[in-house]
Amino acid sequence: MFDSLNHQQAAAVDHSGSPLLIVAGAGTGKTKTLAARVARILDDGADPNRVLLLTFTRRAAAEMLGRVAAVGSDRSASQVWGGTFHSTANRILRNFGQNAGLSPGFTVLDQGDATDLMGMVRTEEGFGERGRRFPRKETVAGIYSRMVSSQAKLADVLETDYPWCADHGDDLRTIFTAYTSRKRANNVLDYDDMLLFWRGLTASTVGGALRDLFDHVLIDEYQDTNPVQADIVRGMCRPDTDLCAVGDDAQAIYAFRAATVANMWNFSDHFPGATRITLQQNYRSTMPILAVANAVLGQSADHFDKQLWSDRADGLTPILRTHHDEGAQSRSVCESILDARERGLDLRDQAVLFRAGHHADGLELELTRRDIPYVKYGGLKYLESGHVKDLLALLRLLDNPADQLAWHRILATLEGVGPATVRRLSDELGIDRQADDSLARFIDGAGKMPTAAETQASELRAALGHCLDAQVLPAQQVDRLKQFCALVFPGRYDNAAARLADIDQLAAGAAAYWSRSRFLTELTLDPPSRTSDQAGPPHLDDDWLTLSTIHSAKGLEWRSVHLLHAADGNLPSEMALGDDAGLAEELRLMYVALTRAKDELTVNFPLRYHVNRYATDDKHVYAQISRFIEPVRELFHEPSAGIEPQLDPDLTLVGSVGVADEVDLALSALWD
DNA sequence: AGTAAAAGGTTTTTT
DNA sequence: ACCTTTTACT
Repeated sequence: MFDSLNHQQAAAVDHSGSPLLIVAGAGTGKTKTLAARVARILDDGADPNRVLLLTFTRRAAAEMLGRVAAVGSDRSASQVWGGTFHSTANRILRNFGQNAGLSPGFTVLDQGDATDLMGMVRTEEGFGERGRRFPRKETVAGIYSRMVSSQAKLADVLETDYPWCADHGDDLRTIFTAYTSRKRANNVLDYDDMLLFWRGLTASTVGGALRDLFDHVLIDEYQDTNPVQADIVRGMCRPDTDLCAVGDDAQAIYAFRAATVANMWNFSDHFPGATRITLQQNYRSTMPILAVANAVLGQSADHFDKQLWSDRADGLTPILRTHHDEGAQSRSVCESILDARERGLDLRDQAVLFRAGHHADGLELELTRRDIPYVKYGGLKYLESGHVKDLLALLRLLDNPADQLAWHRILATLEGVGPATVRRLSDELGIDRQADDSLARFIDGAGKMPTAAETQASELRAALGHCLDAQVLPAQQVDRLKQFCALVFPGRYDNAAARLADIDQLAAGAAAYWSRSRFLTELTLDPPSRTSDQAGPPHLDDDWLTLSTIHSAKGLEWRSVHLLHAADGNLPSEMALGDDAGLAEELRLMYVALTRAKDELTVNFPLRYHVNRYATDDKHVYAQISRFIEPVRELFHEPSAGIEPQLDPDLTLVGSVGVADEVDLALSALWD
């Protein structure tokens, strides 16, 4: 069925009779092997409904099952349970959640919702007394999630991961207690809850029933699972369940989400009698690229022993380019992208990778200036921007009038309505009591508005009333609600017009749906991973470049890869310099980036970078080349041009290039 | 009393 | 750029 499997791949596909751990290096055909294994299982006559395939993204599951379907003779692949831990948890909890005290209609809070709820609770509990700054809501939510998913004590999490918040331990405890009871009262679950409840169910009276759902369990990216997820896997397996986990400990990059490679290292303790198969032949990259990747990885001893090798002995030597500053880097990357296109590499064959979303800001400007189409993955998501959340809150309110978060957000958008008025209106409308007629009464005019809010409020009532009509399709609802947005955005945001244009994109997305509630569910479980800032997605038949964080590039490959900001402080990130575990993870991140390249690899290193992301000034710092690249420099080709500041006319526009900077540069060269 | 505007801070990565 | 806190204004 899958021809051209190598010896180890075939062994991994055929193995049965004991739990199996496949250690699969980058580019060794992991996806293909896993897909072939599913196909083999179905071929052996397994009931596809009794096969569970857990992947890191839903897209990965879909892609893998697509491959299975392409080989299989029937349509059974589409009946395999495939998805992320979270989407599977959702499915299971809808069916079995009553046994854990959940009503089947529970709502899922995505990251942003959970953060907002945390913020709401935070203000209600009255933190931020005079003179004392309190951690922002994102930080509070981060601490909470970190604590839950690593199953560590609050005090330990504060000490190791959030030392600057250590003073607020008691306050955080209070907030977390209130946050949890609020979630329970509103029948909502955050991402962490979904895993906790699933795990809880496996240990409950229905545990046996859950274990009987599946005969075959396959898990991809096992190195990026956390302790709770490992418990779930154990809790879902009977002694005779056919379990297969695939992972690469050298590519573990989610420790910040409490993922731990210990799940791989301890696999045979968790599952006695387990077999391990290692895939080492790389089918993706040329040998010169692998030589760099191997050498980088060799700087850390902390992984299963593994040296990738490839048949593709010949190839271009990877290039290491030093640039004067970020602007020079942007221009150079654009040029080498265009140059590669001249040589026959389409834009879609190329990608630009970076550690943090904002590292690409400068490049994005340059790409736009040169009319090079691109799509950016990672970084701030479309759904996370304020104005999109405004509109989604309107839709969610229509969908579930008891949604406290949505009510609060919407009421607060009105001019002249602040926290106090929101509180009063909540009371008048019975929102906090979960009254079921709140929305109807509001539309009919209930709720006394301050004079300043009257115009906007009546527009809001009209818009909501219009959308409540079941005849109005989701896309039309978005269009109608947009009129309300047009009224409030100018007072709320600086660039109202651009933000309104974004709403049109949402309407376009909604056009594919017949039901509003279905549209909303899909958005939370499978949000578009693309970042919003471009007006519209390029047409499918157009050629476009990919910009991606390294995290979002996991599992993908391109013929040509350009890595940005290979400077100490950026990759490795400044925040990880403190501890060994953090540094090791940054090294793996570098490894993941390098191994995305098939034919060509360019590593870029600007000599200066901005100190902080929100720079209102031009403060910058002189960088050292990444400590992961420095020791393996001789494996690169280093064009000598470009290090000296160029007399580029554009440079005069950049106010930061001054004599003092050049003197400092020359000085630092004396001791660096 | 309560809102808006102005000032001051800000740890990446994401299901 | 956004969020939190403080101050000024209605």
